[in-house]
Amino acid sequence: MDGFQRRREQKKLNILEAALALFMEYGVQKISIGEIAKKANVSQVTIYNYFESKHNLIHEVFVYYTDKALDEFEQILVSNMAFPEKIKHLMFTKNETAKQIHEDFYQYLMKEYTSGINYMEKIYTEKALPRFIDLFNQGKEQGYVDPNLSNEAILFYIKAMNEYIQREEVYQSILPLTEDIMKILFYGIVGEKEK
Amino acid sequence: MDGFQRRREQKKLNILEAALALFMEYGVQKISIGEIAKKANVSQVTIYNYFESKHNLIHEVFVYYTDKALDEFEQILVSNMAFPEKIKHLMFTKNETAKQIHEDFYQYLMKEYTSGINYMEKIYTEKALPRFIDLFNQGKEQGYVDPNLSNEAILFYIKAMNEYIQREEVYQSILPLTEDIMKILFYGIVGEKEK
Amino acid sequence: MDGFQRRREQKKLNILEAALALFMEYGVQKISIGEIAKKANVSQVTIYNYFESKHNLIHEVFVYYTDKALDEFEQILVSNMAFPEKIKHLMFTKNETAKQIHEDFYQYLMKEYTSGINYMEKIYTEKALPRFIDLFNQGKEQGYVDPNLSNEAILFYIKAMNEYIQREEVYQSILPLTEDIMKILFYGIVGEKEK
Amino acid sequence: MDGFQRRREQKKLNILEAALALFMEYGVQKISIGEIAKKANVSQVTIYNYFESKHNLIHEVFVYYTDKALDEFEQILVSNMAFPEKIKHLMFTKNETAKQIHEDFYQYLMKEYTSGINYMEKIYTEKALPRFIDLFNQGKEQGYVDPNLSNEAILFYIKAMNEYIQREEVYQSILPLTEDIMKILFYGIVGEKEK
DNA sequence: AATGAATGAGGGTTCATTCAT
DNA sequence: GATGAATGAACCCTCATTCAT
Repeated sequence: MDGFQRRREQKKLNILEAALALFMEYGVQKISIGEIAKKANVSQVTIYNYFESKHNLIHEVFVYYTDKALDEFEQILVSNMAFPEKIKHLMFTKNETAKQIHEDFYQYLMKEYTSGINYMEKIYTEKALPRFIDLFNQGKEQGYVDPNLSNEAILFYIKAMNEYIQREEVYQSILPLTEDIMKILFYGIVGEKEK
Repeated sequence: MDGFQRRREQKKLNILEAALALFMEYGVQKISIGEIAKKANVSQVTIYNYFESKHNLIHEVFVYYTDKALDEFEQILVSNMAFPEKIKHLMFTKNETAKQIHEDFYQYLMKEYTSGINYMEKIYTEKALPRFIDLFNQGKEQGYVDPNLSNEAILFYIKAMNEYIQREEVYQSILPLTEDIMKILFYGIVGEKEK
Repeated sequence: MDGFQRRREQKKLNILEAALALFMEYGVQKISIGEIAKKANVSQVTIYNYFESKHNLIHEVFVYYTDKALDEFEQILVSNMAFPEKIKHLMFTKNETAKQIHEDFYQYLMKEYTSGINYMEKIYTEKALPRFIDLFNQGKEQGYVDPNLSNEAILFYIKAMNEYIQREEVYQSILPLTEDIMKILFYGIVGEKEK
Repeated sequence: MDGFQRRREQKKLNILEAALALFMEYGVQKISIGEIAKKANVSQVTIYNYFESKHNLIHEVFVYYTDKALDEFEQILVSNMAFPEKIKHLMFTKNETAKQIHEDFYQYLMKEYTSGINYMEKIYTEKALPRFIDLFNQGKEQGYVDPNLSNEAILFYIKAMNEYIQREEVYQSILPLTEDIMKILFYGIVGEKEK
C-alpha cells in the first residue's frame, strides 16, 4: 500500500470511527450523514465517495465493529486464565466495543437488510463458535463441566448473560451479584449438594 | 361511561393497537403518524386530537404495552403449576406482547425521555418484583432453591434469559435446548453430584 | 327582542369580546378559531353557526370595535372642555379600545377584503368627519385656529399623532413632551412671535 | 471575496430581496418559505441552508431593510437643501424602502423576539438620532426653530407624520395638503401672527 | 479527489372548516 | 341549537442524495 492508498485508508477509518461513535450513542436512525461528516471533518460528499450510501456506510461500520469485537473476544480466550475465570470474563466483560450498539444496530440490520447479519453469523460460525467449543471441551476434560451437557446450552447461557449485561443500567446493578451468579452457573439454584 | 365515551375509548384503543403493531414490527422512528393513521383508518389529525404529539403517542403506547405484559406475567404466577414449571414458563414464554418491542422501544425511551422508563420501573418495582420474591421464597421453602442464594441473582438469570429469548432467531434455535438449560439453571454446569 | 333572542345576542357578544381581546393582544392571524372558542367557552362550531367563517368573524369584530371607538370619540367631543383641551385629548388619548389593534387589524382588512375598510370609512365620513369639521370651525371662530388653514390638514395632524401614540413604546416616551407638542401644534416650530 | 463568496452573497441578496418584497406586500405571517423560494428561484432548502429558519430569515430581512432605510435617510441629510426643504423631505418622503413594512414587521418583531427591535434601536440611537439633533440645532441657529423647543418633541412630530404617510391610502390623500401641513408645522394652527 | 451548493421527498404539526349526533 | 369528532390542506423543517466546480 503506497502513501496515497494509506492516506485514503486512514480517512476511511476516521469516518468509520466517527460514525460508530455516533451510532452507538444516538442510534443509527437519529444520526444524519451531515452529523457524521462534521464529526469526521469531511464533507458529506466525501462520505458518499467512500461509501456510496448511508445504507452501505452502516454496513461497513457494522463489519468494522464486528471485527473489533471479535478481537476482544479472542484476547480473553488466548489468555492463560483458568477455566472458571475465562467463563467469568466472557459473561461479565462489558465489551468496550459493544456498549449499547446491539439494540439499535441489531434492529436496523434485522429489518433493513440481512447482509450485515449474515456477515456476523459467518464470523461467528467460522471464528467464534469453534473457539467456544474448544473452551467447553477443555472445561469438560478438566471436570468443570458436566460432560452430558450440550455445548449449545452453555453457550446460550453465556450469550444471554453477556448481552443483558451490555445494558448500562443492568451492568451497574449486577456487579454486587457476580459471585452468586457464578455460583448459579456452576452449581445451579439448587446449590452444592455436598460441601 | 356513556356511549360517547365508550366509542371514544374504543377508537383510542384502535389507534393504540395499530401503533403498537407497527412500532413492534418496524420500530418507533421508522413509523410515521401517517402510517399509523392509515392502519387505524383515521385521519392523521384524529391521532393528534387524541394524543397531541407523536412523542405522547409513543408514551401511551408504551404504558398500554407495559400493562398488557404485566397481565401475562401475572397469569403465570397465579396458575397452579409447580415451582420448576413456573420458572420454566417465566424463562421461556415468549410474551405475545413482548416480541421485539424491547429493543427499539427501550432505546427510544432511554434516549428521548425518561418518563416511560419511570413508569415501567414503577410498575416493575411495585407489582412485579414482589411477586418474584414471593415465588423464590416459596422455592426455597420447598427445597428447590439454595436458601443462601440472593433473590436478585436468580431474578437476574431469569430476566436475562427471557429477554434474550424474545429475539426471534434466538427463540427458534433454543427450543431443542430447553431441557439442558433448565438443568443448568437448577444444577449448574457442574451437574448433579449424586444421582 | 324576547328572552331567547336576548340570550342569543349575549352569546354573540361574548364571542365578539373574546375575539377582540385576543386579536388585540396577539394579532388576527396568530389567533385560531379554537382559541377564541376556548376563551368564549363555546364550541368551535358555535362560532361558525354565528359567524359562518373566520373571515366573517373578523369583519364583525371590526365593526363592533369601530362602533366602540366612535363612542369614545364622541364622549370627548360632547364634553364641555375648552377647544385646546379637546384637541389635546383627541391627540393624546390612548383609546381604551384602540390599543394595538390598528396595525394588524388594519393590515388584515386592507389586504384581505375591503368591506371592513369601507365600513370604517362610511362611519368615519358620515359620523366622525362632520364632528371634526364642527370642532375646527368652532376653533376658528374662537380665534384658536387660522381661518385660512384647511380642516383636512389639521385633521391629518391629529390623526397622525393619535395613531402614532397608540403604539405602546411610543406612548411611554411621549408623555413628558406633551406640552411642547401642544405648543408646536398651536404655534409651530418657529414659536410664538410676540409674547 | 472570491468568486465563490461573491456568488453566494449575490444569492443571499436575491433571497433577501424576494422575501422583503413579499413581506412588504403581504405581511410576514402570510408568506410561506415556499413562496419566497419560488420568487427567488431557489429551492426551499436553499433558503434553509442560508438562513436556518424562517425566524432567522425574518430577522436578516429586517436588518437588511433597516440598513437600506438608513441610507435613504442619510441621503436627505447630506444633501444641500435648505432647512425647511430637508424637513419637508423627511416628513413627506415615502421611503422607497419603508412602504408598508412597518406595521406587520414591527408587530412581528415586537411580539416574537426583541433582537430585531434592539438592532433597530441601536442603529437609530447611534446613527439616526445624532443626525436629527444636528439638523435641529442648525435649524435653531438659522432662526427656523424656536430655541426653547425640545428636539424630542420636533422629532416626534416628524416621525409620526412620516410613519402615517407610509400608508398608501393616507399618502394619496395627503399630497394636496402638503403646503398647509408644512405651514402648521412651522407656524402652528394659530398661524403667522404678523405678515 | 474533495467540496459547497442545491434539491425532492417526506415527517410532524396546526388550522379552518364540515359531519354526525 | 350546540357540540365532540373528524378531516384536507398547508406549513416549517430535515435528510439522503446529486450537481457543479
